[in-house]
Amino acid sequence: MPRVDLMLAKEDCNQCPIRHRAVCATCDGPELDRLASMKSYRSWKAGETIVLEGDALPFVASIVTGCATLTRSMEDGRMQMVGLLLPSDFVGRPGRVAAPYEVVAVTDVTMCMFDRPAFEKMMSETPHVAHRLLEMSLDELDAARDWMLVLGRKTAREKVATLLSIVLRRASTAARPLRADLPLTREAMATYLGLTIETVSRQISALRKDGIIRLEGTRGVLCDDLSALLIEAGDDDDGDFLD
Amino acid sequence: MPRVDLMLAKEDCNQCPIRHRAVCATCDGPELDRLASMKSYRSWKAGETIVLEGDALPFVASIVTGCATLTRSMEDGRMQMVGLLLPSDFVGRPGRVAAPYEVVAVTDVTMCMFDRPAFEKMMSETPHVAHRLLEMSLDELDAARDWMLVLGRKTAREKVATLLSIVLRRASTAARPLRADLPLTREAMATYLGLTIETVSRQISALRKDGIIRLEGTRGVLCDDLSALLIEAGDDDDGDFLD
DNA sequence: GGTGCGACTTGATGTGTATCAAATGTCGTG
DNA sequence: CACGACATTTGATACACATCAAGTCGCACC
Repeated sequence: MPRVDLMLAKEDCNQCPIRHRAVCATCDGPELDRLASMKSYRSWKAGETIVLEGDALPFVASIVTGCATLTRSMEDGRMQMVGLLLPSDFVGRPGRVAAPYEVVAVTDVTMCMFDRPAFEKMMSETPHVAHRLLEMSLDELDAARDWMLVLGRKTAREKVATLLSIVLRRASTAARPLRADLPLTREAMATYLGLTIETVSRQISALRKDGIIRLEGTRGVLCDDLSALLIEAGDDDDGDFLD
Repeated sequence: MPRVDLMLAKEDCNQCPIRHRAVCATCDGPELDRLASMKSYRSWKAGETIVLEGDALPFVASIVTGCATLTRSMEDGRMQMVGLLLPSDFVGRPGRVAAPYEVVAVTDVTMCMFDRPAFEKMMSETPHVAHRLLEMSLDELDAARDWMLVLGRKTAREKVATLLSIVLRRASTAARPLRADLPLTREAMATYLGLTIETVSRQISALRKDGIIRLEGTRGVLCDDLSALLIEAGDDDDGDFLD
């Protein structure tokens, strides 16, 4: 679900008020100037609820810093995480008000908020912004569909390995072994993977015992051989980059 | 996943070459005329594969008639349906070539195909088309996220009841009892729900024995009390419409 | 009306994950 | 450093769904 390309795009674009290169990669400035007045920033602490499920979503916003989750839940308390919001991701939508999911800050989060009607007007007048938003939501759609395969068909071990491989890939530098700090608690991981906390914990322990990963404290993960992890994840190991 | 609002929008729009009101609801014609030459129609028989997973997707198209499925699969043969294409839905995307899923015709299918570069040019020049496509993909995204809750957290009985309620709602007229013909085989249902054929069959039988639904042959489903079915599905029964 | 084949149903059994219940680890705070 | 609260791990058991294996039904075709 989290995607490397968007993570890499979080630097500011100084040429337009949206301030995210992911959105305004082709922006040439003046046409958007009038938007500056409608933009405002707002922050939440880690753990705070940003939007309740079913509440109005009276804004359009993009994440500037931090990480938030989208979660849908059933009346009896069962919950399923349905998305991760990372810097440069958008939340809220033109023309719709009720949120079909709860938005919660995982880390401290800052968002850039736009007035809805003004945002819609801008979209209709600046095609490249609408076009970029379309691309971004199609990426999200593909990611959601990938995740449906994980939820519907993978075993617990494969699910956990998949999540770890995503985190490790995103955090990857040239350095070996790969190392990452899990941004999610075991509970959040379970909510994401359609499992229970206990099963997530057991599978992480099993992967450690089998020498696929190593742990550093409770959050740090190390991996010497990503392709071995990818095999556990049930993915092709003809990955995007060579070791 | 299938959505009523799009199903209702399959009539032709005679004012523009896209020919689907879902896409061109606000279209006023002349600006799009030049597109007529790039448009062509193509048909597939029920059961035929339209696009192989990983193959190039050298077109942008919208469904005119029929029903197709999007399926992702793993090397060992496990499969997960990740989307349904119904009339007025779009497939293919600007800027991307490889399909991350297999597209298969469930019934006979006719699509309206567009040349990719020309389609992209039109999008950048006619904001309302891009805007409508954005809305459609955000709807798809919400539907995909709903389905993640089904796949990750619902029991087999709830999954089957959810699918049946969707089909019955879509087919619903004023008439009672509600009646629908399942467009999918048990195998396709299993692929959609993240279950096996046998489990789907057992749950349908159980719902019948419990008086929630009745069957007509192997494909017809009747339901006297939709709210009872919705309870089995684990959904709120404060539905969108009153009985 | 019989025949054959695929779709579907039903049964018996096994396994993976949830559930319930401690024990252990970790980190902030006094 | 000790304490408490909470996150995590580990263990024992239960149960839902998968798997394997026969049936049965429905329908096209001869």
